[in-house]
Amino acid sequence: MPVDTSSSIDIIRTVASLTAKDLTRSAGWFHALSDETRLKILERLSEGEQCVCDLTDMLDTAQSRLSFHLKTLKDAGLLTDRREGRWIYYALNPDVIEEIDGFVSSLKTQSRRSKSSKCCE
Amino acid sequence: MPVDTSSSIDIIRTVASLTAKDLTRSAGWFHALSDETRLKILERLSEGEQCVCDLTDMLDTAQSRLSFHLKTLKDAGLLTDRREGRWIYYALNPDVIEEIDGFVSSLKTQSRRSKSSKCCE
DNA sequence: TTGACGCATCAAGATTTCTTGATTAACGGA
DNA sequence: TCCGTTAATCAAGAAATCTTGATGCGTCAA
Repeated sequence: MPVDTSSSIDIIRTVASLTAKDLTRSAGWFHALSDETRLKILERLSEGEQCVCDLTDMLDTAQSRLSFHLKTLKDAGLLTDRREGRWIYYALNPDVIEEIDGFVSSLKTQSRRSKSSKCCE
Repeated sequence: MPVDTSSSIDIIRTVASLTAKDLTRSAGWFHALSDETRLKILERLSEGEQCVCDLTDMLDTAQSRLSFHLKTLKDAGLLTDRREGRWIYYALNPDVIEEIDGFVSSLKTQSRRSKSSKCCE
């Protein structure tokens, strides 16, 4: 029963086999995660979907600034959004977060395994 | 036998309990990971410790540029280095990579769990 | 239809990060 | 000690990112 059982998570099997496209996408994830305000947003959203208005209150930040960071996270694939009436709700995108986790885990596994051979000889 | 069994990995239990210091450190990790050249370096190092000279060859990059990125990774805690004669060897720091993995996993777990309550009502 | 609200987008300036080439420091061999 | 090698550091300019305030657009209620 030869079916394609691959999922997006399997695309990156090990950090040692990254394509140029993988690299760009991965760097994009980490760039999105590299800002304290954005980490605070994720922290909030890890408790569940939130509308922008509540995030504005919680993070005590200018509206355009929050919007900028939400866009950054969304463009990197980490968030999804939906409109409901005049509110827009943002939520974590579990699939991409799982991919990121796969990437880091792969690094971890390999770094634990490798007990290097000498170079420069 | 009341010993302190905590390790650096346990400091961040969930993304929902990040201190200001955690935030800064975590953002630093991700900033270090947010550059394609640096991901390539990690890719190489995941195969084991390497000296700078070999990385220069493999990545085909200016020496000062490589040195800059190695410093960035090292300052974020992702790499360790040691001198041996006139060569300097860099290697992944498994402990910090494990911490990063813990961070992302925590995010993952929570995003899977949360099926949000409504807000803005 | 008008006005208020919620949020995205834009433009401009400030700040940070990156690249490049030159210099410097540490080390080992002749 | 002198020289070549290896790699860090510095200074300056280029590029990317972030912040702020203003403006625009969609939605809802009156």
